[in-house]
Order: sequence, then C-alpha cells, then structure tokens
Amino acid sequence: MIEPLLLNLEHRDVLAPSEHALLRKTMTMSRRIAKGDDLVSDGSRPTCSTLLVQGFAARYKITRDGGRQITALHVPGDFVDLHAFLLKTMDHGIVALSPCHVLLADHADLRQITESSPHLARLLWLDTLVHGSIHRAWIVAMGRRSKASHLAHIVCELYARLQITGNVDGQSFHFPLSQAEMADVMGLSLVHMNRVIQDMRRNGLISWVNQTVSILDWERLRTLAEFDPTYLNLWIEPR
Amino acid sequence: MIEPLLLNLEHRDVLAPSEHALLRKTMTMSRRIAKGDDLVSDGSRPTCSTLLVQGFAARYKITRDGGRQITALHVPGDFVDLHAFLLKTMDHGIVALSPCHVLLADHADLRQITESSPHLARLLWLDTLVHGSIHRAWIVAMGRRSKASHLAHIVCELYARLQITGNVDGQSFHFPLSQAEMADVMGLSLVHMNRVIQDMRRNGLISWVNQTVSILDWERLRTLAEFDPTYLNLWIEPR
DNA sequence: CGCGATCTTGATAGGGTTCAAGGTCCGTGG
DNA sequence: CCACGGACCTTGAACCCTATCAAGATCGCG
Repeated sequence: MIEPLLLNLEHRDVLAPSEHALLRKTMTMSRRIAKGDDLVSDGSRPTCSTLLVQGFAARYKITRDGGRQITALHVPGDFVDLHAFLLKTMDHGIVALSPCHVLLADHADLRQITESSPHLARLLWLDTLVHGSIHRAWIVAMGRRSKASHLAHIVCELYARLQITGNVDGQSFHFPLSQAEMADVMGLSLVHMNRVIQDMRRNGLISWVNQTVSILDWERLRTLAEFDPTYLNLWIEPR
Repeated sequence: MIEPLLLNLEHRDVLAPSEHALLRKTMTMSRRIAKGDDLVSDGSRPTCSTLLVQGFAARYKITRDGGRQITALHVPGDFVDLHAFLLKTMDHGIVALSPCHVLLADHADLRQITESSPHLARLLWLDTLVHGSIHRAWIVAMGRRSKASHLAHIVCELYARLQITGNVDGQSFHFPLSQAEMADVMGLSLVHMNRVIQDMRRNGLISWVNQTVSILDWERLRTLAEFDPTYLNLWIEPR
C-alpha cells in the first residue's frame, strides 16, 4: 500500500532496498476517511504524519467572512502533512475531496529516520520542497496568468503528478472535485469558474464530465498554461 | 556575519554551541550583490546555497507576455536558496531588491550536515518549511482577501519577520521596494497598487515614505489582515 | 538645471462578483 | 416504478473592481 510514495520518491532518486523496508516499517497504521471529512484539522498538533495512498485531498484555509481558499491539492503518493513533523501546529486544515485511504507515520519514527538514514531524510525533505515549488507555481498562476491559463496550468500539473503513480488513463484522469471546489482552488466565484471551464471546452482544450478530465489538445493546453514541468523535479539524480 | 541566521533558527529551537560552530564553518564565502542583480538565476544549477545577511531580495518568475510575479520576499537571516541543495535546478530567479550581502554554503558541506548533524539538518528543513507556510499564506491572501487586506497581511508578516533579526525600529522598518515591485508581489497593475496604498494611508493604517513603512494602528491593521503569526513558527520547541 | 525614475491622477473599457432563477442528474423512499 | 429532494451545473443581468492608456507631478541625482 505504500507503493505510491515509493513511485514518487523513485522519480527523484534511487532508493536502496533497506530504505524501502524502513519506509514500510514506518507506515504502520492505516485509515479511511470519508469525503468531506478532515484528514488533519486546523489548529491541531498531529503526532503522526499522513501519507495519502488513494483519493484526493486539499489543504484549505477559511477566512473570517466564510470564504475558503484551497492552497494545495493532494493526490495518491503525497505525504500530505509531513510538514507537521517539524512545524508542530497546523495553521490550516486538510480535507478529503473524495473517499481517502491513508497511512500514518509516527513522528518519533520519522525522527528516527532523520537520525539514522540521512539519504532517506533528504528525500523526504525534497518531497516537501517540491510542494513548496508547486506553491510558487500557483502564486505565479494566480497573480499573472489569465484565468484560462491558470486552469490549464492546474490540469497540466495534475496530469503530470498523477501519471507518476499510474493514476492516468491515456489523456484522461479521474478528478472528483466539484466546480465550487475548483473555484476555491483558483480564488474565483463559482459562476465565473463555470464560465472559464466552458470557454475551455468550447475551445476544444479539455473535456470534463463524470468526474473525468480529458486533455483533448496537449500542445495548445501546454502553450496556454506556459507549463514547464521542471518545478516538479520529475527526474532522477543523486540528492 | 552569520548572526541573522542564528537568530532565525534560535526562535524555533535551542542550538548547541557545536551547531553554531558548524554553521560558521560552513558559511565561508561572502559576496555583495548590487540592487537589481540576480543572486541566483532562473535555470541555473547552483553548487552552493545563499544566506542573505543584509538587504532585501525576491524570488520571481517572468511570464511569456513579459509580466513578473514575485513569489517570495526575503529578509536578512533567510537562507534564500537552500532549496536548490535538493531541487538542483532553479525554476525561477532571485533578485536583489536593494544592495545585498550574502554568505555562501557549499552543497557538499550542507550534505555533510545532514549526515553528521541530524538536529541541525532538521532545523534547516524547518526553515524551508516555514517558507512553504508563507507561500500558503500568500495564496490565501491572493485568492480570498481584498487588496487592502492582502497588503495589510504583507506588512504584518514583514514586521514580524524583520523583528526577530532586530531589523525594525519601533513600529517602523526599512522597506526598499518601489510600488511597481510591490505590484509584482500582489499581482496587481502599478496604478491599482498605488490606489490601494493610498487608501491605506487615508485610513491611517500605515505610512510609507522614504523607503520606510510605519504601522500607525496595529490593532486595525491586524484585524484587516486577519493576521495570525502561527504560520511563521516563531516559538521555541524541540524539533 | 535637466533628466530619469517613481509616484499620482483621470478616463475608459473589460473582467469578475453578486444576485437570481432555472435546469440536470441521481439517490431515496413511498 | 415514480415522485421528490438535494447537490451540482448553467445562464442572464447589473454593478463594481481592476487593467489599461495617457498625462502630469514629484523627487533625487549628476
């Protein structure tokens, strides 16, 4: 069940068999979370970290006026709250956008990894750095891209991230978010989100029906998004 | 010269004298960068990481149409491209917004720290996690706050970050950005940025003259920004 | 004193929010 | 098996926020 994480890490560096074993030993507990429930709550102080192995989840923050902003989307293989191992207190929540299956790693065991297995520790560090890199890509998209380009960038990114764990099917992937949730990702109103999506469809770039997104024209989508996957660090090198 | 980094780390955990010494030994080279020059260039593969000890710097990305989005502001004490130690290839640039003084740490030496000094390694990891946390706060501000609230949040955040290294003076701090640069931070046009700033002044929240920002009414500024410093992790605990 | 960089203001147009209403789909219970 | 309700998607219209274009004002420096 830990395979999605291994695939993730192995796209960045070679793992020794002992590192496989160590990770397996660390991820003991398993949990299922229903759609809409929090994997991790705002303000909590987790004592273990959550690895998402199945389903979609989102980091989010609620503002005083009741608005919600999603700051990250998580897919199978993402170590969703590895952050809390060192940050200690959650300053935002993480919610299941679909039924989720997760594995838990006790912080004491993670600490043990940093003490005894520096290479594996660097790869876990790297995992959090890649998510930081994704945050920067989102900031650029929010600040300086058209809404269509922003959406296109998200679709390209999700395709790339889902592909490495085998969660795509041809040019399509399962995508369980509602348009309202997508609006919370892009910082738009629901009405405008809907219009941006329909423009995209009319232009023959994507289809999105039945919780399935399909990329109809990669080249034009990539160009519109100015998508360059460098920031996802999807290549192997010694780290 | 390494003091700002020590102050930064020591706001999160206790450092042993040997860890002080190790950091000092690692930060050998020193460099000065003129305003407007890149500390680190987009697309490069740095072999050392840059610690900012004096001045302001910004991470930025240029879009095809010539727009610029600043994804992070850096102040003295920030280990600005520790990321590249593991991410390897820069997918964005880092520019000096004022004359900057930096220290360099060779990646081989950083690797040595992760091998021999796990606690210090965790603190460096933590430093990058805090910057990820700041990214998320920015995403929330860009997506779901009014422009005035967004600006207020940035002012609160900078004040808090500058304070821990002793770079504030009462309720004021030196802030060398132009309004055009600030527009690239917030993803606005220059004209609108100017209007947001003037609203803020008219409301008696801040003054901003001569590269000096002063907070005139903390309580109202904090409320407007919904600023909660939890995400900056400015408290000591074992990590 | 003159020039470039920066800040400020006005006018216009377009993008995005909000309010309102109707449509579609699907699961549930009578 | 069909009626109903709820979640989600779609559309229209009015208004406001923000970008863009254009020009003038201010500041600091050589």
